[in-house]
Amino acid sequence: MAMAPAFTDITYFIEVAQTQNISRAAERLGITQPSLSSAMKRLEDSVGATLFIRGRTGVQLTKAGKELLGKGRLLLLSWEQLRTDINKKETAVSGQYIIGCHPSVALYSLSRFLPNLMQQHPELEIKLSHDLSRKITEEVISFEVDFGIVVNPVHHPDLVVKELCTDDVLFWTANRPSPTQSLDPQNGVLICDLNLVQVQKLLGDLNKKNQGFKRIIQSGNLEVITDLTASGVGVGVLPRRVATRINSYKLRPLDNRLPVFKDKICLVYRADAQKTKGSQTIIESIKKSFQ
Amino acid sequence: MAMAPAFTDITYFIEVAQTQNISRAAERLGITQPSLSSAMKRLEDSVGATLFIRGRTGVQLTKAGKELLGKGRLLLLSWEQLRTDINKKETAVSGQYIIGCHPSVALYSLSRFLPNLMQQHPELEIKLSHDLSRKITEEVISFEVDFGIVVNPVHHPDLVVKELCTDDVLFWTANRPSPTQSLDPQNGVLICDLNLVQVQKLLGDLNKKNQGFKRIIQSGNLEVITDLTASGVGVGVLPRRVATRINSYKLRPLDNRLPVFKDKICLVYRADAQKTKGSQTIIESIKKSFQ
DNA sequence: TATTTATCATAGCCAATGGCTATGGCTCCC
DNA sequence: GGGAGCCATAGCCATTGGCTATGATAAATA
Repeated sequence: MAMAPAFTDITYFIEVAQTQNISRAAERLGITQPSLSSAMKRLEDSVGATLFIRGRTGVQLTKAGKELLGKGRLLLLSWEQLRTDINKKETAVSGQYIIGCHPSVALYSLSRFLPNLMQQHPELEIKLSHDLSRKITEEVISFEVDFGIVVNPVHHPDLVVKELCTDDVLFWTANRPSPTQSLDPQNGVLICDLNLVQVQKLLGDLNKKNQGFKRIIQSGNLEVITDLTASGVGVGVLPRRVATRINSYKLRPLDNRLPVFKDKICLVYRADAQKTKGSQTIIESIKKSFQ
Repeated sequence: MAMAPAFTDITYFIEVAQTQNISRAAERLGITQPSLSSAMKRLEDSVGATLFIRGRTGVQLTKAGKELLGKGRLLLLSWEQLRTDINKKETAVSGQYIIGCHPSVALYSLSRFLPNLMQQHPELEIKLSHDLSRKITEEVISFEVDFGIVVNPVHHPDLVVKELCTDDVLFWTANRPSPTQSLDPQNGVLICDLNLVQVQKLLGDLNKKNQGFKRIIQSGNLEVITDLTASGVGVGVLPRRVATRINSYKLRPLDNRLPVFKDKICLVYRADAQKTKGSQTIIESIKKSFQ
């Protein structure tokens, strides 16, 4: 009644079914006739039906046996298939990988390597996940995301961090300020994403010097902030790579003496989780694109 | 590298994958944590890939692990399916059965039970095989045919023989003989199937008494013989049930003093091969139809 | 900082078992 | 009646899947 046979017993069975003779099947399988005999009894128990009719001239399959012969072959076949599939995944560059990064980082990083990567490895499937760098890093640590392209990642024992490039977060203004705009912190408008630690740090520095802005427009989208800044609404807090990405916006740094936050854009991933050929290919591709 | 894992290991794996924790999975499986730990290492060997990333907080599936989780579930499912399928075949009245019988026997026997049987058991599939009774009996013995409805079967140790009814093989002639027909053996025409042992016996008897027919029309088809006899070509050798099956033919026994061969129409099958519910149902159905 | 807690891995032991040899029982065929 | 072929049974042994106890390590806690 044991409901769990071994794969071996099924392969044994198939050989017996084909030769219709336990003794000869045993020879071909390289085991002895009594072993095979008991193995078949074992299998009959676990399947719950008589599989053979034992006769003087060998064995004949019952209907149950015929059923098992056909489907058992399929079963073994799908096991072999599964096994090779898995091993292929290990060595071939294929499968689905999730890359996480802040949307604004995405805008100046993904296009550097994704086109090439996707073209050179048609089996590769990439999924993107956009969020704050902090969140992305957490998701990498918790296996939810394979790779992160993140800013100033926290360190973590399991995390591999590769610095890709640097950036500065600073205050920007339109080249031609509108007449109504005041660059004076006391009266001017600041446009920024308060969720960014970089912004929090800069504003903290400013406040220490009593230079805090009174009015703040909050936006979670750096592209929106860039656009508003270019339109002359106020002073924007932006990474250089974001502020200067679109030339037609003509932004310029507000004041050299104002504080600047140094960003490190890094590739992060779990070393233990990314050992496949596909992972290595992706890592190399990203690193290369920033050299 | 052993390429043959046990089903148990896969069920273990699935539990571990679901709980993402070897210790808790071990509890649920009713084995100890070290056992499960080594079982998983075993499985990793046999599949040839790392399945988990072991961490302090439990285990996480690798991509290979995720693959195995999905397909492994299917694998176990198809095993269970196979198992229940086989057991259903044992107890339910379904599956394919082959019935063999001489075509002429078929004409007055099959219609007695087949319509009912097929209607009452929609899962039942019947295949017919027509040949000489002798051949059919051999095929039953060699497992090629499940049941035989045969005439005067030879005995065989493995064979179960159930007598269904009797019949006589004798000489027939048309009610109104044609002017040209001679009933005299010396000049008349005999129509028969020389392959039938019954016919051979009758002719042997006749020859002993010097009453042998000179001219013989041989046909392997008793319906043809019946038809020709009715048309007045000559004397036919036919079983009573065949000769009288179609009333409009108006055949009559030629002469009471001529020899008669007693036939036994029997159901034969291998007891060892026909233990399923379906077999029993078929046997009962056939026996009942002849009571 | 030291301790407790939670995790998986390792080591060593034991019983269950899959395999082997030898033998028995049963036909069929000389 | 004496092989010759089958499969089944019995008894033995090495392998192994499972158990207990312990180690190692990192995180949470005091």
